[in-house]
Amino acid sequence: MTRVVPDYKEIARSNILQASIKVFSKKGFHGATMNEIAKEVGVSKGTLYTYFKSKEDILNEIWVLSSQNILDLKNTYKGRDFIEVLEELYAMMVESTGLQLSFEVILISQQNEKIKKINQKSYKSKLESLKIFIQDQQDNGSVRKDLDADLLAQILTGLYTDVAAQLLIGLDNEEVHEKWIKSVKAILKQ
Amino acid sequence: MTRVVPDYKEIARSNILQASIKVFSKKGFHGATMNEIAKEVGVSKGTLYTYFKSKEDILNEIWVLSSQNILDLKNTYKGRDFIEVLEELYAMMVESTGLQLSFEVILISQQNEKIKKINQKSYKSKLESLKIFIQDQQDNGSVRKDLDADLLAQILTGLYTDVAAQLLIGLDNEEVHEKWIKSVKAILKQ
Amino acid sequence: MTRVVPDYKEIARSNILQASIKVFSKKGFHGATMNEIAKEVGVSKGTLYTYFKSKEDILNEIWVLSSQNILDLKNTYKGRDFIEVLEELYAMMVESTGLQLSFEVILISQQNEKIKKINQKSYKSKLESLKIFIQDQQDNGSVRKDLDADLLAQILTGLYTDVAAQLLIGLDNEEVHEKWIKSVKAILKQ
Amino acid sequence: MTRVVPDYKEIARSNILQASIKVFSKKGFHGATMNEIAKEVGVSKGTLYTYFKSKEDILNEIWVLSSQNILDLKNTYKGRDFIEVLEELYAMMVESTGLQLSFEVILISQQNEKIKKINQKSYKSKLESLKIFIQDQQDNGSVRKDLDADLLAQILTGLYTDVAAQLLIGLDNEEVHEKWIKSVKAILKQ
DNA sequence: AATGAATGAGAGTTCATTCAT
DNA sequence: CATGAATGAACTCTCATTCAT
Repeated sequence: MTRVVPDYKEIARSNILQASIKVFSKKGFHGATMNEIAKEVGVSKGTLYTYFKSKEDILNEIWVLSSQNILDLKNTYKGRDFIEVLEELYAMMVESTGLQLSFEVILISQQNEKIKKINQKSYKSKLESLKIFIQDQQDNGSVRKDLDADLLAQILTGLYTDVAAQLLIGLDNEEVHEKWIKSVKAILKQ
Repeated sequence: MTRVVPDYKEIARSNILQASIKVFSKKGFHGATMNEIAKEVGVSKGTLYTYFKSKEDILNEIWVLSSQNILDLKNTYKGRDFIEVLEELYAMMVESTGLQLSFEVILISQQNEKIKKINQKSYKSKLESLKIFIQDQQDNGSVRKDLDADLLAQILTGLYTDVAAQLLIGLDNEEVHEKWIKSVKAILKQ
Repeated sequence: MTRVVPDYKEIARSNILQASIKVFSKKGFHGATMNEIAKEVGVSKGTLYTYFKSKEDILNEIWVLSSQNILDLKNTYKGRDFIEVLEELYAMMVESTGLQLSFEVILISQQNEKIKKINQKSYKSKLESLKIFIQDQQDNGSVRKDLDADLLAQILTGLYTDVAAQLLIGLDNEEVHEKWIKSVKAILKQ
Repeated sequence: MTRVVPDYKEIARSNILQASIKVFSKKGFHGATMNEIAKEVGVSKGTLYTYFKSKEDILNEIWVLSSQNILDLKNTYKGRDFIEVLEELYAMMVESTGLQLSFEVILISQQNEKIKKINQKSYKSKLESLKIFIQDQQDNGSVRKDLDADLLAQILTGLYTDVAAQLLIGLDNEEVHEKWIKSVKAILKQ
């Protein structure tokens, strides 16, 4: 890490966060060690504590940032085909190295009030974003108007959560996807 | 542990498993210690290792047994109102002290092939059981026949998984239930 | 440590306490490490935590025990020559490996309420014990009755504390003793 | 630190020492961190090492300086009432934020030869200063001439040391002072 | 078979000190 | 000369597992 760069500190923090995401994703939060993270960053263990006050602090920060990056579906996917967008979201989830972490954080929220609040806020934000997108699609005529946008968002979210669970327990990717797309279409068709 | 009882070995194993379920449910697998389990059984730490070769081994066994106890919905709830049965399953999940554990085990399955296999098998069994129950209900005329039982089972399972997630992150019980029942009815009504 | 001995656990605790006193006395509380203590006992680090929940817990126990061993001067030294007894107490202090520890504990009491309470209680007990002994000596005619026993005890205690300080900063033993005895005699003679 | 001032090097050193005294007094030597000292000086941690080669070096210097500032009681308090002066010294000690540090340094002297020498020198200087003051008071007739100035100084020093100890272990300020003044008067009256 | 004391590897964390900038 | 990011050794403490009894 050269210190010539302006905003060096922000970059260093970011490097640590990136490395931590990587290690957390591979080993889980509890399985990961500060040693591994340090090694991943290419830095000594002590340095981590220059930027974060604890392992949990790193996780908190990761989660805060991730909660701020919730997609504004309506604007991001404006005018796109609905199913196509859902497929894209599906792909993003599958590729996400953080699938495991996102489940672990649900557990951690039992003992970490900050994480809990973030999880709640994120869950609601995602739901809301999806709902607004659906309403937009309904206005465009891409989605039937007799379906309640709220409930549709909720049901689709359920499918996403369950897909994540299925993938994590190692069910066959293709099968999972196939059943998911069938379910989605069944819900929308009716 | 008295040795008068025949098969006391099996009983001892069973006692340990029951106690472990209790402790795992309360503290999670990682949060639980062998000390706590031993205390819960009323036995020494060393004894646990007479019956199980490791903490993970205990979890494996618990999970094997739980996978063998998947409800045969069709026969258990024969002739009952469909929504009523779904409500009952919902209640069982909410009351389940093992909500946390069931999520934790998904994570553990990443590094434990045995658990992974069990999870896969259980997931499929539950889905199948639900599907068969739905088909039965369709034969009874309680559920519309134009809905695909397979997909319906998949969608409902998704809702259950997501409800579990919502409860774990601490969303309001009543709200979660209300949105769930609305979603279920919306799916079935169509 | 053989486990055949009855009261084995008490002996083990005692061994750890003895070793800790030794190490604390040599290195001070902060300077001492659990590693050293373990090595001194001839046991692994983890074992220390079987018997005490923390390093501070060990110190607390040492201090509790030491506070319970305050000499009942009146009965212990009944009928003995006053100066001779004071000399003996002086000798005990000098030989005490805990001289350094007793000073360190004064500092630790700033952040350890339990130690603070013990220190206060011990200080008062010692003073009281000395006072009662003095009164006894006055009844025997070994000490002038016109001296207030309370104040005499206080003054002598001050001399002891200061002697400890002088010895700790490395002043010459003989000189310190000589000045101390002169002071004591001056106080009593008058 | 501006370099315009001539001798700014000496000023810088002095600033660091002042800040260190403040921090050491509040947290003790071991409790204080270089970070805190640096912050107190308003300078970076690294700068401390430009002026002092270690944390201990700072303490050494502080102690050297303090040993050079021992009150010349005879001239400072010339002609004042003896008890009044003793009271003033008492007040200075009580108000001294360095009460804790002065005890801690006694312990540090066990492993720091330089500090040890300073402590010895300081102890003797204070004693000598007190003795000379007493002799002066005896010449003025304020203190009885049949009391040996040397021993009186020693006894009074003992009382001061013990008062410090009593205050550090948290005994009640008023009580400590009351018993101290009674002891002093008892010694002088005779 | 049952015990629980002992183990020991390894965890997160702290901080005086160093040194590239 | 000043900086403060980086270091790394050392710390206390945890706990699944072992094994002498």
